[in-house]
Amino acid sequence: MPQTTDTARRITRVTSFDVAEEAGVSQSTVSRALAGDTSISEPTRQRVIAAAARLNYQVNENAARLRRGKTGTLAVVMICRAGQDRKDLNPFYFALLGSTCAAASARGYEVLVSFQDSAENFWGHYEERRKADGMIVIGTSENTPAWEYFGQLDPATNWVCWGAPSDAFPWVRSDNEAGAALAVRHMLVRGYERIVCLGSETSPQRQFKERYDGYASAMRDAGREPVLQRIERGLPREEQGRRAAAALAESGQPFDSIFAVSDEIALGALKELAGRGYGIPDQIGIVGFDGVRAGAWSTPPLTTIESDFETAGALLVERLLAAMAGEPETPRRVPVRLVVRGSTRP
Amino acid sequence: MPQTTDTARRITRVTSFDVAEEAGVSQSTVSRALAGDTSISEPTRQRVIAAAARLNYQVNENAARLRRGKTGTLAVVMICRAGQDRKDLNPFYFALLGSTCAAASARGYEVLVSFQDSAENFWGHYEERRKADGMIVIGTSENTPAWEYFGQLDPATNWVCWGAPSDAFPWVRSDNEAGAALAVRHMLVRGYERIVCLGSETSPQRQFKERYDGYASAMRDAGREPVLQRIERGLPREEQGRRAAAALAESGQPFDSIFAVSDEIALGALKELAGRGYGIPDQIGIVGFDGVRAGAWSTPPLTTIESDFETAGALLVERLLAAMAGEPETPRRVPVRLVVRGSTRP
DNA sequence: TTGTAAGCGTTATCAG
DNA sequence: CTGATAACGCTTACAA
Repeated sequence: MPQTTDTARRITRVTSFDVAEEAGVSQSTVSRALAGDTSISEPTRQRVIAAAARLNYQVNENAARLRRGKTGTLAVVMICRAGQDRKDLNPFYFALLGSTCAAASARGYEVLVSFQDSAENFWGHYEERRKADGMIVIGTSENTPAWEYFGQLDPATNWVCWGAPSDAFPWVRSDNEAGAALAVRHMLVRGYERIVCLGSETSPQRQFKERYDGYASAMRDAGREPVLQRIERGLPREEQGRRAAAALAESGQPFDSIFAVSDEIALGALKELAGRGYGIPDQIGIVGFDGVRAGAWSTPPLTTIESDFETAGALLVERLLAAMAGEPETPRRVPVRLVVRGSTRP
Repeated sequence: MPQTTDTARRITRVTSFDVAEEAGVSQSTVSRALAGDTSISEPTRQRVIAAAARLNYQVNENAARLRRGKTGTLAVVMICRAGQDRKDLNPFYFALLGSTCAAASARGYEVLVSFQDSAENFWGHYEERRKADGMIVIGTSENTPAWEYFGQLDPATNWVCWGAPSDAFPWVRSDNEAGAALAVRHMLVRGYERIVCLGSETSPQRQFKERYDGYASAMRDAGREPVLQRIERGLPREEQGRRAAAALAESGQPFDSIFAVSDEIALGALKELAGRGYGIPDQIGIVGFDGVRAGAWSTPPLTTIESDFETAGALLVERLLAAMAGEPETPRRVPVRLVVRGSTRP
């Protein structure tokens, strides 16, 4: 019996027609009963449900979707750095993916996930292909080609994104200004007097400007003048941090603490300053921004500002569904919190 | 013009019929030309492709799938601990999810992801609903109800899993024995003489037994007698590690190093022994297994055995596709590597 | 090489 | 409240 094996491995194919026969009703009644249509009498519904259970019937979603014209699915595109080891992906993105899936599922949607990193695999025609009703793009602003690609999609596309480099995108984003203010106040409370910001107000990265702005106004609120030590463009973040810290140390500018607009910059600065013999956190305090994984490994581990990824996922989904429904606005700012570790003194 | 806004936000609906008209051919020719059917003449194909491009045509996948009877999709179910914060999920699982998506996409499949944690949301009828052609379940063996649920699905279901507690599941797994041997040899090389295993040979966790077995035979190969310090059942892993270490210290059994069958157990032991004044790694060396995130945070950071998650994702997909094709066997063991950190001496 | 026509299994619109 | 009967948009025999 050679065929038997193959047959055994096939999932049975039961249609609504079979259920109709089993329950002694019409096919459309089956559809309505199972969909919870209120016009079906309770006895009939029960009969149908029982028949469906007996036959182990499950709706063929493809047929249903074809007919309905909706997929009940959201696409999530994870943008990676080209050629980057997946393991090095910021764990925040993974957590965000998880909470996005959870939020989608809470709203009755499935999630189709794809990882994209370069021109060969950029793809966002989920709606046109009727694979999904909308799209969420999660990625680092660094991957410029990716954002160019997604920026040029049909303007009618329903989508939201995390990590977009510019305001022209339908973004959801951390509350960067509040986070920066949190960092500044923390440093002030811990007794640091001269806080310098390592960053840029002209970076294409929207976030960086927002973080600097938050820093600057928190400083002014505290009656202090903001000081910006600019990072050089076109270098790896950690290197930017190193160099900016070196430049700061050599400038003669008095400082006793650093607020860096990203964790990687903070980590670079931390290494540079520790290498120059500064005691951290006693002599110099450092606070980063992002809650990147490596921050926990450093010596001392990095105090940082972290976004609430649970809320982030929920906001992404809410905003996308609102866009799909043609509703104009929902919140796009995700709350942040301070994670105190070892790079600021107790 | 109130309606206009809504219309503008709708993705255009172009069918193969429209393309056929535009190109002056029949609908089936369009389908064949776009699918790369060799029976279509090159000029015709070009005409069709041009017409499709002009109209911005994209295949409606639902219709295609309904007709074909296949979905071109794999489902990935991530099993979480019920009520556990997603952030605390072992980052290995996220990395595994990523590499699984990549491997699936390399084989031309989409990936439908869902996070499930308790009876209310366990669900595995992807094939019956024609939502996916097969399923990959990734999860911690701890979530017993989840494995019970998935174990009771239709035996014809095409699926593979990572983290299954028993051999009865279609598993793919780390090369636990090789990993344990790696750990033992590392400790021997670093000059530890009396290596005790913290674990169990009777745990429902298949992995634990395999790791113990690997430890035991590596010890015998080195002419040493294996010593097992059993963990107590039904406690949190870290607590198991603590207690086992305490019991070991008080037993009078001579030891200078510990191989724990999981990182969390190792971490518990590390804390317990450090608390009792043992110097780590000088007096006592400790090696864990899993590459768990917290291991990098501990003082000293934990030396451990890590699985190659890139290969893991690829193997999961390979094995699933083979099962779907009715082919019997593909490799199910994922290679491991030693990550030397600070809990073993240099 | 291309066209015709028959479904795939639903949901939704009409009647009754 | 329920039953016929059209679509939904594609792929694939079967003809030509």
